[in-house]
Amino acid sequence: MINIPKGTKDVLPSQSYKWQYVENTAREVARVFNLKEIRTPVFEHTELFTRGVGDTTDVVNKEMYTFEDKGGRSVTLKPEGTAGAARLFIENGLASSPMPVKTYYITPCFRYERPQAGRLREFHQFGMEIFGAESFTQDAEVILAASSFLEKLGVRTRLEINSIGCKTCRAEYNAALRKYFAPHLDGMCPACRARFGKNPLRMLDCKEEACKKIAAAAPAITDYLCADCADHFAGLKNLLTAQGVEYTVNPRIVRGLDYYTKTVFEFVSDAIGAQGTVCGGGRYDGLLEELGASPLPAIGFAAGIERLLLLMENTSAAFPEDGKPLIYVAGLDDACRAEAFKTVCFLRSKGIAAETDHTGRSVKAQFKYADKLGVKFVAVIGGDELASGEIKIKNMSSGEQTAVKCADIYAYLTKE
RNA sequence: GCGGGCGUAGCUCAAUCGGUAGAGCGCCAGAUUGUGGCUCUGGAGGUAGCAAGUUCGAAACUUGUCGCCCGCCCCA
Repeated sequence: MINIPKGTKDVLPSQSYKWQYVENTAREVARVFNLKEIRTPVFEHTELFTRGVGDTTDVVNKEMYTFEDKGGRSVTLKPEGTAGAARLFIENGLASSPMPVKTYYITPCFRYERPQAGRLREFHQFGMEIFGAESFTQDAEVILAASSFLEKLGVRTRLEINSIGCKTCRAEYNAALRKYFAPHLDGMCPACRARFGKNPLRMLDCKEEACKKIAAAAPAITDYLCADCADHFAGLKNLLTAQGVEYTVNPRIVRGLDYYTKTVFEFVSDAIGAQGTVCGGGRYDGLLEELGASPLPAIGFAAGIERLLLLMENTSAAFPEDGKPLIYVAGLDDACRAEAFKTVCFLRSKGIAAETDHTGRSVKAQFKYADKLGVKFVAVIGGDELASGEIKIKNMSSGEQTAVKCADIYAYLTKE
């Protein structure tokens, strides 16, 4: 027996409708917010991620599925969606389209990590990326879209936002952080000592107790934002408030991907274990330039579909019912089953979900099976029906039986 | 990469002191000959994760190994 690879999950026939519901909801939100779908390859040149996501990040350093293909090229299974979206935007010259360019995707992603609750090696994201708008109103729109998506799914989360500044104010802030942390370095973990040189921002996010204590008194980015970034953040907060979106400012959220600038945000839940971030995103005004294109502001988010599903199940969120066939056509013997098959083919050609027997079961067993399928009607074809050209159709909830002429079955089924 | 927990039927789980494997659910069939849900009866289904060791005897005890789960790190 060969079993499923570590950190991956099957979606079973009894569960797929839940995925479809989440995906359909995502597409509906995208439609209302005027986003167009994009699809990028599952693998890209490794360099896209080392440059795009950032080679100081854990995602790039230890979590990528990287391999050499037969032509000796280094390729990587996408660990996230933004870099590929940016590559698509640049490579296809979308910079010459009317701005902003608003896109979304639903895609598998891959990270080589130890699996735990809400964390898989293959997972799925619904994400949106919007290129070419620098206004805080665009930030607000993206957060509103995420919020609306979560609300439609009936899940409760808290929204945490922060601003991590632009190139200029971040440089100043990093200097301030280094100045603050320098005398404390001896008491901090090795990871933080490494972060000190590369990206001191992330020292704020360390979970080690000792580091946490030291970081607690560190200067806050919000005190170092340049006038432009401060206005941007203030404008965003005002807009969110005006739209009735509750949020808290959490100066600790810095996010682990290097491309973020200015606004960052997370929708977090406590109901799904330690990995509580259901949706996260932010602005990445420097990414396109980093990838070699002309500078262009952009912002986006990604929501983890498995985490959402987990959250929905843990909080008994409502799913719509799974689809069921409308009618089961039972046949008494082989001749009748042949007639039942014909009838079902006809109904299906008319767009009616119909089912019939393929196992040679008794009529009784066919009824049992039909009941388990949850059909509304069962039609029985026996010798009498073959002779008379009328079929008895039973309503499974009321138990009533009606004789219907073969030619009128479709009309009967669609009359309500 | 590190820490903790757990591996018995498709699923959820039992079995006194080590004595050679069970229930519920699910599946299939039947309860007088063409009709579901409830009930009853029967059936199929297990190399006890795997491998060593201790023992007259191991699902149980020991060791190793593999797998899964949860947590750390990080993130969706």
